Amino acid sequence: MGRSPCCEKAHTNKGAWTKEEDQRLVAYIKAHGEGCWRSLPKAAGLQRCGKSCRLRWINYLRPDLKRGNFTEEEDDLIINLHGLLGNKWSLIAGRLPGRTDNEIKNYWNTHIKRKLLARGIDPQTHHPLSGAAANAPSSRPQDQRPPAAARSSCSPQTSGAGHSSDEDSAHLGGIDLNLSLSPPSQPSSPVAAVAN
DNA sequence: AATATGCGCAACCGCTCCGTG
DNA sequence: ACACGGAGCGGTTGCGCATAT
Repeated sequence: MGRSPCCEKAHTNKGAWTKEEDQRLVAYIKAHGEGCWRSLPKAAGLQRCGKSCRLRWINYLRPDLKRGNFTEEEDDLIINLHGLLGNKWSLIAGRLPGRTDNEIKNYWNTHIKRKLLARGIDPQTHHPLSGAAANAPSSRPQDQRPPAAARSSCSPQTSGAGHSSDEDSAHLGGIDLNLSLSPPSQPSSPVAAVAN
């Protein structure tokens, strides 16, 4: 739509972040908090796009991140939530404290997809694979998009709370998922809530 | 020991949504 | 009511590391 770029690409670094850049970003956010990402790079003295700073902070530098392997509980929770919400990684991440949408997305694509396929379950529909297609991964994942509800319902307060429909407190086989959202950083421990 | 292949993670890109003037 | 700008999200890609040959 002819929108102006989010940043001056000619003057921004790309690729892997250096330690110094990380330190600058962390120091700035500690001092000023998460504010306007667009102006943050300049204010923090970083040659980076605001989007890039936000991503780096959320996915890597945030102090409350839980790094390391996913537990079986988390596995199951992700599978259940994906069955309910589709590829709404941010919503799923909201139920897993310390995990980021990017991390979950990667984990899904590299581990869980395979796991489900091995069990004969279609990772997109969560239905048993049938007949000839049983061993064939779906060729076009995008073709099987989550229900439209998932897409639109996340909009009112996508990154906050705001599912007023059945998603709000969905039940999966007796599991109360209570899908009202809280910031990923909040240690509300939904895993335990769900797993129990 | 060297090379090829596969896997996983981090980051980028483009699109959509929401708020504001 | 409309247009614009900012923020967030999901999909995709690239790079580095580990393992197999």
